[in-house]
Amino acid sequence: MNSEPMLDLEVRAHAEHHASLRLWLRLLSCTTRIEDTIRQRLREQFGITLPRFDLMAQLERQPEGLTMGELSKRMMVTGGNITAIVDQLEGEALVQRQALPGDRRAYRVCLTAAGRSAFDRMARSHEAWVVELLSPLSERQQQQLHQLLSILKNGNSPLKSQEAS
Amino acid sequence: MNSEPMLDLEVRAHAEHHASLRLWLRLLSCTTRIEDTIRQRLREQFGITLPRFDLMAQLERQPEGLTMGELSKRMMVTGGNITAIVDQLEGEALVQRQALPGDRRAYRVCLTAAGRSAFDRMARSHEAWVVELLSPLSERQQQQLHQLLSILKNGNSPLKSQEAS
DNA sequence: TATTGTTATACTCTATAACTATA
DNA sequence: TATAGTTATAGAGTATAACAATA
Repeated sequence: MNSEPMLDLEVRAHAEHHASLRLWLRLLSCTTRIEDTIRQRLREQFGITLPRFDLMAQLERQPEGLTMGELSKRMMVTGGNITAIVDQLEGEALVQRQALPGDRRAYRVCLTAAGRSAFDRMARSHEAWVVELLSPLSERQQQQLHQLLSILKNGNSPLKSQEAS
Repeated sequence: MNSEPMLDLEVRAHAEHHASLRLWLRLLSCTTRIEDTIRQRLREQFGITLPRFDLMAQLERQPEGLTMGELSKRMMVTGGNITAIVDQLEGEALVQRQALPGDRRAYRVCLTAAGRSAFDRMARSHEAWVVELLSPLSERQQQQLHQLLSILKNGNSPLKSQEAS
């Protein structure tokens, strides 16, 4: 730290701000580029949108199914949107609504057998695309990136806790 | 590398794929969370959307203005959308269309004085938000993140070149 | 003919709010 | 009353394609 040149505080703050801003723009452009590629390939190769794929992914992780309200929370969108997406997927026989014993207002949404099989195929491609799109980074660099993002997400580092222990 | 356990190649590939997938999901969630926050604050505090802010940012970097076609390329959306955004911003007197001498089909879109002043205010807030939202990372960690993203973006590392030299 | 920009249209995702049925 | 889900509606962003004016 002593090796840093002494800068006027305001100038230095300004320079740091610009560095954060450049970092953010790069983070955004990298992420958007990958996301757009995935979105486009999902549409071209499977005729599905990212939100629909994500909803199926939620269901795949919960074989017992999820209620509309749970889906709404997990996908972080309001209920009306979930209704629309589930309607579409149900129209294609990829998911189904099942009565929920004990509460006739709600029901469980599950993948159908066809939905599970379709999702498996899509998920394999999706995973391969992600591997491909992240391949400029070595395994070690991916670990580093993951760790930095953990810090960004949680506001502190798992390593810090380890260091403190 | 020799310290790694010998794993069946397929199992290992699978594990790596899962690591890349988890990394991607984390990258996506971190970026989306920050972007959503910025989008929401821009709307609440300045009544502007991110695409409109971005278009103004493009113009701010080019005081001589940009044609619709140039804006379309830089914002990576098709021309009709640029027309709509410019129409809205022009309606609020934040940008203006100026005749382009020598080609009566095209024109230069510029920030107005009011647009420049409004953008300056918004950009200051925007930068402060970015600094705030990235603040869980130390300056050094931000540098590391930036470097990893450079590798991801360009497909190779400036450091690799240094290492190779 | 090719290019610049506009218009018309359609689709997806999103949110809000009023509504129905059930708890 | 409160909750689960639906419906209706509106607004933003996006793309495509036909179009007008100009090069």
